Amino acid sequence: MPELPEVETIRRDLEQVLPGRTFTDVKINYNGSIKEPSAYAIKKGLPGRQVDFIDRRGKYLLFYLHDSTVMVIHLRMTGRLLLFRDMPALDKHSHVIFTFDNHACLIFHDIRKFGTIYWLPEKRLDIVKGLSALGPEPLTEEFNTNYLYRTAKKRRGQIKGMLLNQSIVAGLGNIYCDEALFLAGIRPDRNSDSISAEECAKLCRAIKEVLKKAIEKRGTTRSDYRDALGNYGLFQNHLQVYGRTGKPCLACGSMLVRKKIAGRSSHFCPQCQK
DNA sequence: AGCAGGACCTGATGGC
DNA sequence: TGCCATCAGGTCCTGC
Repeated sequence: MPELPEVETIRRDLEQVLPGRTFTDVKINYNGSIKEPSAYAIKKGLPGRQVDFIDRRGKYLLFYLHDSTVMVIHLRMTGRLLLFRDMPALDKHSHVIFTFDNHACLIFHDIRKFGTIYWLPEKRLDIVKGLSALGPEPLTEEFNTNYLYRTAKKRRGQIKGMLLNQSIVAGLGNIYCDEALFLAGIRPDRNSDSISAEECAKLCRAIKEVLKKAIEKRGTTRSDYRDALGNYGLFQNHLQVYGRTGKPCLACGSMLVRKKIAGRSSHFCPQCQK
């Protein structure tokens, strides 16, 4: 569920509150959320350590601690990180509860239990395979038309599959892929090597534009996503194609369609997207 | 190398 | 009301 804009929104919320705070307690109700080291090791080891700052890479959140260790959290489909001033009422999906020295609570809440938590020395972040394999951040200069074009030419699969591949560009998921491809006028099932340099320039601009606007709107809430204060995002009100199957295209009025592409349900305008 | 498909989980929704 | 199938924003593993 959370893609780059949602994870970035949560990061900014946490950054307001957690730097300088020290963990006092960790309660783990579902051990499966903890990947490395063990639930026991986190419970024993984290209390007493201080948060320096919170970073993001792709859809990963990185809590840099003062002792050069890092807690890494990936929310996958339904994960939430919720901040409270005091211990709140917990439900059955509240899998990990972190308490801080000012009594603030951070709850890792995850209905589908796909989310993952690691705590590692900064030097051992390579253990987190997805994280160390991430491609460039889409909102940096490193991600540009040239890079996109060169990469697209080298591959034979569909453009949508390429954009969802986190080792090619970090942080895009199903919603923002569909939105960016619509803005760029490219069908999601086009073979990536058929896309011209000019179209790549459009696509590169579209990706940056849609992500920036979605961050401004604090992400997209369709069902599960909440920011760290429990609030909805607002970008669902600005979606052009995602979840609008059968409705008129906002640009040309044709009926939008949905088709399974690269294993994911994909939304597009058969008229505007070539 | 790179792709498709299944697995990991729970809940919501729609048809009968 | 119950049962079943289908769908869901992500990633990892296996096998081709």
